[in-house]
Amino acid sequence: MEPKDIAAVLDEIATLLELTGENPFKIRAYSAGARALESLPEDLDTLIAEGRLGDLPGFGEALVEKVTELRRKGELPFHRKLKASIPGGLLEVLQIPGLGPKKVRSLWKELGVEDVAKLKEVCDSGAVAELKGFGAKTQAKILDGIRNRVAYAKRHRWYQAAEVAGPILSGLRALPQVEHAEAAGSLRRNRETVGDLDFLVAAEQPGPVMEWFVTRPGVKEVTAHGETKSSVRFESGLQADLRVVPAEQFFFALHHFTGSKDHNVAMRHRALGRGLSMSEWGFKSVDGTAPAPGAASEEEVFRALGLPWIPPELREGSGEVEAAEQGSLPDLIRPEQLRGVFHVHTTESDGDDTLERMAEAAEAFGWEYLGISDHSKSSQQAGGLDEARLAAQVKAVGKLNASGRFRVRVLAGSEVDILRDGLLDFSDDVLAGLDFVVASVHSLFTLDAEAQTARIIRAVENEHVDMIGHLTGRLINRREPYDADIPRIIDACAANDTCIELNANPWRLDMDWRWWRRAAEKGVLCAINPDAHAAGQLGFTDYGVRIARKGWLTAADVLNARPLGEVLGWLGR
DNA sequence: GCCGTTTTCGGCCCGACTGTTTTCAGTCG
Repeated sequence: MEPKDIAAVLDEIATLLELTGENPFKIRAYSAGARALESLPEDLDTLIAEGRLGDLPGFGEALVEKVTELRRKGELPFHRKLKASIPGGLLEVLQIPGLGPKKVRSLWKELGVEDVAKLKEVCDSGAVAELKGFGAKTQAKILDGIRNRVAYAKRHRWYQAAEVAGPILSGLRALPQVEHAEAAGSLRRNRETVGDLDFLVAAEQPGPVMEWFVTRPGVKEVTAHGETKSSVRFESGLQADLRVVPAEQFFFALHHFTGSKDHNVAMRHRALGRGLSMSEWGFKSVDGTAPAPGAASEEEVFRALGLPWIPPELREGSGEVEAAEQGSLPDLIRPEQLRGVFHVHTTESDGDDTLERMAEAAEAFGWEYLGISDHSKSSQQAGGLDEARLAAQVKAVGKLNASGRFRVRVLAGSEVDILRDGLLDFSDDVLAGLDFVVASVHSLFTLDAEAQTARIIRAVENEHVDMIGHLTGRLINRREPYDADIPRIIDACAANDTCIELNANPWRLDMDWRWWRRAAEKGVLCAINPDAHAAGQLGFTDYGVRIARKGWLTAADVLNARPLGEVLGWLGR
């Protein structure tokens, strides 16, 4: 079983244990183990073979044993028995807002609720309102949650959430009562999806700010409206929370609500080691002796714990606090460090804009180079080019460069299809005549992992292939990645000096940020490519940079942060 | 289930809000 699947099993164990009323800290241990497995610093088999899995923080005897068994046998009796003891439908019941493990357990044991259908039935009959700890309001809220559960369960892609958050944030900042305002949470951490928005405001008088917030256009429902905290639900199902705090607490609260949970746990642990208890309110001396420092910036929150400021996108509880302590935080790539891009389409295949228009737009970014890579002939649905049309395009690119119309150097390439067996859609002779080659999978998404991996690795090994496009084929919230062994592909890229694309299209953000640290450590270069199908999409690179930062990448790890001369040298390697 | 310059047992991050209560449990982040 692959690490991500093992993580899913641990997560499911955690959820099931919640329903059994198990010790919350035991549950957290399973969840933490799952998070750690999602971004392992090393190969799992190596860690197991060398007996070092237990060296990872949070992995004790029990987790080492269970993870090892899942890796070797793909199954765990403990998990199977646990699962058999609890109705599967309860996991969905648990997703309904307002229902946690205790309430679900009570519904199950007292009223025999085993799935959402039965839950609706007992709500309709009025039996839930009679239950101890429940009431008429809770029952109505559950019915509402059942009605809307599809919309509520959805996580929103980062840029959708950012579009909603932008106007609210600038509106908050414009209010006379507001001293500071920020959006925290997974939006600030640049997660690829956002569950809900977290706004944080410093103001002495929360009242008017709250009132402004709950009356925003598009607010469908106000789900909480307290003195210092309000929650609203938008038409799209997106939820937003606003918290108002006094100015002196703002940066503690900002840190707290930026999270992640795991990061906060690590920070609090560190604080306790210094005699300080840490919360969104600030530091408190544990025994009343140590002075409790304040903070006039987020930097000062970290400084009080002897740490440099940790960029929000690194705060996932995956070793960033340790790296900060050792002074080894990466100098994360910034958007202005990109000097060009590679993966761009034109009207020749499925793009909306001509070669000239794309060059003009790239020039406006101040880029030194623009790599054109239209589809190859097998991608008929995208109007892929055959050899003759490709040759004509190469010629047109040469002519455009020679014309001196643009300072940006246009590179003639191809996004060549990886065929079933790992051969490419163009012969080596044709590929040799291009400035660069992106090889991508556009077909046969359902091959088994072995075949898919072998197919991609064969493309990696082709000496003319410079980079692999959208490595896993995922479309966020729409299509799962295809089944492939990413670590093996990363190793193959390292061995063959092949670059991996970070496809910056906001639907893709592929390869996933969880793999980049590992790739960079193996010396694999990243190309942050917009996969633009129109001039207006070249700016997708900003989304790509966000994900690259999340993957701990520096400018040195990114091919298109290099100047033209170096890039040409690398392409000619 | 994890962890240990107080500890191999007894802790484990902490506070706001809601609803159902009459002082608090559960949920959420």
